Amino acid sequence: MTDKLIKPQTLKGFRDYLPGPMMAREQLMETARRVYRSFGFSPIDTPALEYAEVLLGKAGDESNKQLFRFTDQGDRDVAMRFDLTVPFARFAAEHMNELGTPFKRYHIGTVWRGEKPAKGRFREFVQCDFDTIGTESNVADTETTFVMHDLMTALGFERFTIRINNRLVLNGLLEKLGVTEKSTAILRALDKLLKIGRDAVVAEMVEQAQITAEQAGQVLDFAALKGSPDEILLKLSPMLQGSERGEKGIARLNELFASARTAGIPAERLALDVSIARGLDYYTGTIYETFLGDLPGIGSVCSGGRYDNLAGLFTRQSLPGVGGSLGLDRLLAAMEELKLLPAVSTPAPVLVTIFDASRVGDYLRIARALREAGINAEVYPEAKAVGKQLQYANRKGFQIALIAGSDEFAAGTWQIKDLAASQQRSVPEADLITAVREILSLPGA
RNA sequence: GUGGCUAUAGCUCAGUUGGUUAGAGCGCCAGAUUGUGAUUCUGGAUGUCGCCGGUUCGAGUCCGGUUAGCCACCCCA
Repeated sequence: MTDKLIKPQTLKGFRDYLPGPMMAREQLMETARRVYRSFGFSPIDTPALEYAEVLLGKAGDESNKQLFRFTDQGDRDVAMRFDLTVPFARFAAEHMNELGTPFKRYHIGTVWRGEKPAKGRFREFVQCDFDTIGTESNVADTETTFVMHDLMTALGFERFTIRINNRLVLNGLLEKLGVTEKSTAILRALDKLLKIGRDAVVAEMVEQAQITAEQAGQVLDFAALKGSPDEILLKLSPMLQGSERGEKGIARLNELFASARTAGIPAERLALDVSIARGLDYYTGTIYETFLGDLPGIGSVCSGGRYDNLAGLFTRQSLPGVGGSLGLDRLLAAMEELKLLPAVSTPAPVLVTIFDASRVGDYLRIARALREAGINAEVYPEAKAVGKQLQYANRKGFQIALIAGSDEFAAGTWQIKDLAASQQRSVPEADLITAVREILSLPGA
């Protein structure tokens, strides 16, 4: 009896999800699924655990990937996936003959990283990826923009900006400046422009990338261009003249924005921002970042880009592609901060109270009838005081409570109580489903 | 990984130069005509003061360690 209790606790960086947040999470995932499917992306899944060499790549550079890595019972060197992209590269190389190209897939899954946890950064979190591989067509880049846009509106956001750039444009400029081989360090510094300011970025470029202050200044002048996409592209054009890459980048951006306009994507939600570079080395073309109008500080909630060769580590076949990833947990954190999460912790809108213990079958029967009509319903399991049962309904966020005692059973009616409106009326059982639908504003009322 | 801050009731926090039975608000539980929540009134319980050790007659308070969280930096699929 006096055994020492085990302290209930989760590992650092790992979290529990209570019903309220979890229902919001599931809804986000469901929305993402729906939007991805509407564009023809197919679902796939891959194992959480892979051979370590698959995830590590050729370099075997474990240090900055922070893998959870161990030896399994069969003495294999294994690791948990730290993103969905590398497993997808392995997957694509392994199954390309069965899939054919172009191939569009979405993948919603948990990933693990042994990084130090911080705000919006955990050791276990969910990513919602979508990619189109096997085509270099700019149509795929444009549609990637549409996916991000439709995803955000489907999630209930009106005020957001998808910032778009193209690495070819940046690389074209670096090429003209003759500093191509230092691009990684330069872009990394450029990415911090908003955060640390122009002077600090120049300093970092000079120090880290070893270019002249003049060259750094030119990169920043370039990145500081403001205006509509058309205006910026017009100014960029002469600066990149003669650079094959740069001109191609401009052409692709031009086409992307023109198509978006034709297809009816609101112009105010798209921006050409030459300063975004993203930290990822493998992006080679279009780059996307999505910021919330009401909470830009939390960072990009939906990002992505084009890459030349997804699966170079696993196959000699070249697999170009473009895709993106919804940062589910970061978005959830943003919604929490913006108070967009409802305080509901039940997936059922209707609670059937038990008033007369001898009529349990009738309460269970009516709940079943509701479910058959597509309305989620829960039966309170005990014949406690009605006040207690209503208190439970109120606390969990039920919208409707059904009550019936001897009077109602004699008359063949139910008391239907609209908790939020604080209104109650008696309806014949035959009209109950309709009355419930009415309160819930469902069709068929 | 580096630096800083924090840890007291379910939650947000107070707690004097170290001193008796550790407090508030919210929430929770019970009751206020036994068929009605959220509002009102009354009453009640909150707890190994994160954990381990040290100093002291005496530690929520001081010191060391440890675990967890927050902030900044680093890094970034």
